[in-house]
Amino acid sequence: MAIISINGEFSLRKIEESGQCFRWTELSEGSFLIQSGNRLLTIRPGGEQNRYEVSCSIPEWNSFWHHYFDLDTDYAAIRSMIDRRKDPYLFKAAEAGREIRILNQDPWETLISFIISQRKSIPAIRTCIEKLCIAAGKQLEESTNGTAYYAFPSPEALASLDEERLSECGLGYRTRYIAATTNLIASGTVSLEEMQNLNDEEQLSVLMKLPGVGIKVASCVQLFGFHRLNAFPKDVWINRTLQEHYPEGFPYRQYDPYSGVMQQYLFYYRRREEKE
DNA sequence: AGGCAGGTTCTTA
DNA sequence: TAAGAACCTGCC
Repeated sequence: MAIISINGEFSLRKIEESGQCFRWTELSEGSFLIQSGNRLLTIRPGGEQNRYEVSCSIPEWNSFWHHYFDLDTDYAAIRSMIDRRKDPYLFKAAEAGREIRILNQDPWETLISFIISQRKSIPAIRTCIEKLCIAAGKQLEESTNGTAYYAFPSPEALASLDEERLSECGLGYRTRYIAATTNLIASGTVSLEEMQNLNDEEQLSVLMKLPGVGIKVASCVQLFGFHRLNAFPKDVWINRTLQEHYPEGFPYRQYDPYSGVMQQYLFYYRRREEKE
């Protein structure tokens, strides 16, 4: 238990609603249970401005969660690349999403999660991942409330499940994608560590060689797992936005190397409009 | 109750 | 190279 302060733009809810993560749960107004890899955090508004109560120690916050939440990136500076008159739509979207940050998530967890995400609704994706964690993830320390929590399975742990067990997690036709990709990673045939060293273009093409990974999933892994802030995943929502507001094409050059951040603002804004 | 969902892959020209 | 169909299954 510790109190930490986060100065700058930061909204747990907006991050959660920006579609990057599938293992966040809102416990009560503004409080979240967040799972990443084999870690678990609860975070609550701490009364005073910019203060939060977190379930971890200060050293763990500093060594892991601070980076996870990407607190050292200056998003205001990134947003200042947007010209209000030239691109009023993006400007509005970015104002609406100004407290969004691109999380530093684990590439492996991100890869598997986004392979699962294809043609699935967000609740269904969450259910699937949850089942996968229960089936193959290490059980975490029993918490005080008696609920069991599980880590995201390591490549080896996932590789040890046969396809039938995988399928029972509700993966559907994605089962063979997950099995094949997992084997490539667990066997060391493909190395996510080595992908860290590739430039954006090379990294994208290596990712796309994995079974079940096309352009959209690969871009999500780049943006949300490898923190490549220029990666620009195009899902159905973004495609609609591009058609409606950028018939001449989105000015990627203008926002290089942060077009992925702009994509997040557009995504969040579009989803939000849809709800209202 | 039945269509549809944050795509990828395979098939066909 | 491009368009169209098929694909599992849980959710609303």
